[in-house]
Amino acid sequence: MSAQPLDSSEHRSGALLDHLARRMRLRSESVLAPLGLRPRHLVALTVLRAGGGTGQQALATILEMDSTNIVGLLNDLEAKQLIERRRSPEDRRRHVVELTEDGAKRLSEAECALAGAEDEVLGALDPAERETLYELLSRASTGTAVSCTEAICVADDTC
Amino acid sequence: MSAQPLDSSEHRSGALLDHLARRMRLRSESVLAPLGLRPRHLVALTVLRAGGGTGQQALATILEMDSTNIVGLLNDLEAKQLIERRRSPEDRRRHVVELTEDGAKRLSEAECALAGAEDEVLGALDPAERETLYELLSRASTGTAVSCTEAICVADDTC
DNA sequence: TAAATAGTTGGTGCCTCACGAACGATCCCT
DNA sequence: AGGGATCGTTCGTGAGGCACCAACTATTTA
Repeated sequence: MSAQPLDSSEHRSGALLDHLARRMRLRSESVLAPLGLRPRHLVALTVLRAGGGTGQQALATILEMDSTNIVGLLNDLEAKQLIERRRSPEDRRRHVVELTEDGAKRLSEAECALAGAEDEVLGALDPAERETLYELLSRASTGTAVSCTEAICVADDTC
Repeated sequence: MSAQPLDSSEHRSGALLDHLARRMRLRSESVLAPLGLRPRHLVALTVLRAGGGTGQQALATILEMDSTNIVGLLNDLEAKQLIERRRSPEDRRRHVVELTEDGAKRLSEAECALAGAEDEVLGALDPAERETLYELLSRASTGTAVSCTEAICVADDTC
């Protein structure tokens, strides 16, 4: 076990994160439906935009999803031509996944469409605070994804 | 409609929220299992601590869950004596739900136990940033009014 | 008295997702 | 060249979350 510091403020964000994510997701579903997307598609696209050019295995690690379910997810996105699977020239077993132009555009559209949903859920925060929140979430999301262990970056990825 | 400037920076937190919540939840499940809790129990307890004394209908609205599913959730928590259902004296149809002492204690324990999980997920943020994140999430979650000034703030000796 | 409301119970069905098994293609090592 | 490991793919299975419907009790309100 780790040492127990007498931290007076036991402020765990987990439950709040869960709560807000749920509220956001419920609204996102209806907003994204006309765009042919689901919340989890948006998560994948966002991750891909942040650190594109990853193999599907790495993507499974980042999203912490089973790799077999990644396939279906990417099939959806590829069918809509929002992502591309290209075989890696270095290792032809690998599929390098990247956003297409359409994908980036659709992601942007989705983000615009989600403005209303975010207004509802994050209504208590002013724009500056929302930007701070975004920045923190973004750093937390990409930081852990890129820097965690050395095992992920087997090859010379964009790490 | 809205006067949102269409900058190149359409910073929507929804997907990031979803992503991080998932990663946190995956870790929370195994951590909370020994305590007999599940992530969604923790969400309910957290909400109850923030604004206790609500009816179940109100709780369903806050958590945005179907009220029939709220019943089962509260049954779990009441069976463990972490919450109490009392009939409201004003309207005897209503069940006023509140944390018990055991509930507050268990919640604190859970939050302590989640330190490791949070370290993994929010590893890219330093303590000050995590506190900022918590504060933003907390404000967003409880709406605008954080009348926490008079709240009990039990978390001092339990850790 | 009649209608509306809060909670409870039971049941149904859909969707997500983790997990296992099998397969082709490819790399890597000896 | 051969054998084992790895990446991606497909299929199936099962557990669990959750929305929804229907019926019922207790209580408030018009």
